Amino acid sequence: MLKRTHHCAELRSADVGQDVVLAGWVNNYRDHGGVIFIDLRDRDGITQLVFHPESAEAHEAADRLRHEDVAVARGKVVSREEGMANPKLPTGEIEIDCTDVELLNKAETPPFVPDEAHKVGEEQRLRYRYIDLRRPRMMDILRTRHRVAKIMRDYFDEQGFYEIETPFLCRSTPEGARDFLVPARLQSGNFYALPQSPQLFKQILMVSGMDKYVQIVRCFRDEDPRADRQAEFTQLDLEMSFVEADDVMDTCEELMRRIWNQVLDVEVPAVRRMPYAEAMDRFGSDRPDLRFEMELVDVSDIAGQTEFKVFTSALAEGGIVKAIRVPGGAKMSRKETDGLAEWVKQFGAGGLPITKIEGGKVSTGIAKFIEPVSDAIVERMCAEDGDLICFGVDAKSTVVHRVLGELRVKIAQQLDMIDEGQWEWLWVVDFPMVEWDEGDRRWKSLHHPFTAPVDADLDKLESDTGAVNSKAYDLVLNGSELGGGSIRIHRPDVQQRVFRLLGIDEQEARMKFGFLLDALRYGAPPHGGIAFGLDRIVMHLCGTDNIRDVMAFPKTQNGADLMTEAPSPVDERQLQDLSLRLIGPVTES
RNA sequence: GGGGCGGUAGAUCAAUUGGUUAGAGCACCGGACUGUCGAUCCGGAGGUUGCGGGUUCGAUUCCCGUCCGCCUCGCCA
Repeated sequence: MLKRTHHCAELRSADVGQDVVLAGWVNNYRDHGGVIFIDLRDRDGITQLVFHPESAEAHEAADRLRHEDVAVARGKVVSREEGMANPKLPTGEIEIDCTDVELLNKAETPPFVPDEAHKVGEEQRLRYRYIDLRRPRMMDILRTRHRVAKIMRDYFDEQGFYEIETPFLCRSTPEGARDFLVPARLQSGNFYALPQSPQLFKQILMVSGMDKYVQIVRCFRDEDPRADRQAEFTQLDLEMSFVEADDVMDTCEELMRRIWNQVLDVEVPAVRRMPYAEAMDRFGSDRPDLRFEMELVDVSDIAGQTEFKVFTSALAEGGIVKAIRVPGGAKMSRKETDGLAEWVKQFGAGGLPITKIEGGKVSTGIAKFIEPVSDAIVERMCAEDGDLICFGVDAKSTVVHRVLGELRVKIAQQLDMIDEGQWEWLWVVDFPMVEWDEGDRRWKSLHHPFTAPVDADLDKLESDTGAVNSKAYDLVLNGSELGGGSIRIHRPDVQQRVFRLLGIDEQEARMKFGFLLDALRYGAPPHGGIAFGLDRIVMHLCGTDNIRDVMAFPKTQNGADLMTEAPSPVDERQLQDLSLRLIGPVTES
């Protein structure tokens, strides 16, 4: 086999005259009867090969090349004549005048041609992932992903972090997402759980005195996937000793600065901070997208002066009325606003009262009900002619926030109000430690049960649980949560109190987290950390909203790998080894 | 578990209120062509309309069930 000398994105005018050998896949072929052109593609790019009839043997071989054949060719780098350069290719100034070509592997006709010109459905892409990954776009994404991981490792190495691996076969813990279980053959009837995150291990590492830990690690959560969520995903996980929240945030901010600078040549300014309560109040979200306005404005007092039943009955039940002003939104049609009204129902809204502003007054929609307070509304909302006002009304403020929070994003997208080149970073801080779960009738951690309450709130832990804030922080970029973390509890007594108020009694805490409570008793340094979704970071850098695009081998919404056809039934023998018997129907595939 | 959209040639899509032999550009095969680069021109082959059932003289089209993919609610400490 000819030994390759260069890759397919390497050669330029300066290399003219060199004898070279290139190897790769046939991206395209153009047979002109006499001269034949082959676009040879490898991981890095494309170079045009030329075959002239004078090199009879090579010409004849080239004549048989088709899409995705694997070949290696020898030739001389020649300059393309005036007007024949291809400005679309970095290598477009030159071509290889080939004297030899060797077909290394004939390809069957591929199910699809891996270039951007041919559209392919995602199902086919996943089934033939090896071909899909050949597309320059996918190569670029995986290259970016590699670079991000490299920048992370270099950065944390400089900062004195150790990369330490933690187990995949773990103890199942209560709280949190559903665990993926792995039957333990050596202890029949018992199970390991795949880690939802290495949370406990990294805290243990701090107790061990490792000081600073980092890991790029796979995590598993057995919940239904979404466009930006997979059951199996990757975190940048880190933990630091003897630090406070600011230290962790500063460390991570600098990392993001470096990544955005090196990958996109974008400067990340000092990241502002916003308390959770303010984020919810102004944006109806704990991860507000600050690229556009449309803030939530409380109009409960004005709404209370109307006779509009929707408003008054919600207020009578202790609810609130908030509104957002959509600049220029009056141009939306009845059909469009009706569509939004239908859309918000999924978030618990009864409907979506709206009105438009015309001649300085409310007009259309619910105008006839709120006519008497028109001036107050216009003033409070700073509304102008041509605006649309959308109201969020409910007996529960959480519903109002959710509805308007989702709505402002939806409208911003629909009305094209988002500048795609803009990056709005934000630390959300001062989270409540817990929130009340009405369904389960108990307190649940907003973050996780190891998050430290702020010192000033320690006394309120039992007496005013809902008012306790935690030392937690989330990094938000353009309305998406990149990661979150906290300062941890490092005192066993505090940890025990938190477990207790989460409804994890002494015995259960002992059983499930005994090792952590023990570890905290044997000299635990104050510590804290954070975890980022690596996949989400790469999604932002590559400009995709599909997490499957940034994973080499993702799974479908059904949890299937269409290429390997996992999951699959297993032999009866395997089940026997594990002391398992199936009691449910087996899914056919 | 719920809601929505989709499944037709290798791939991407089309097919009138149910009506003749299910079409198109791309890919594939054959031919022509010595400067293309999404080459061009001529010709050809290629279909269990996801699967099962039903209504009908007749179903890609209507109904029921089921499988698969996507979006989403629930879920995601």
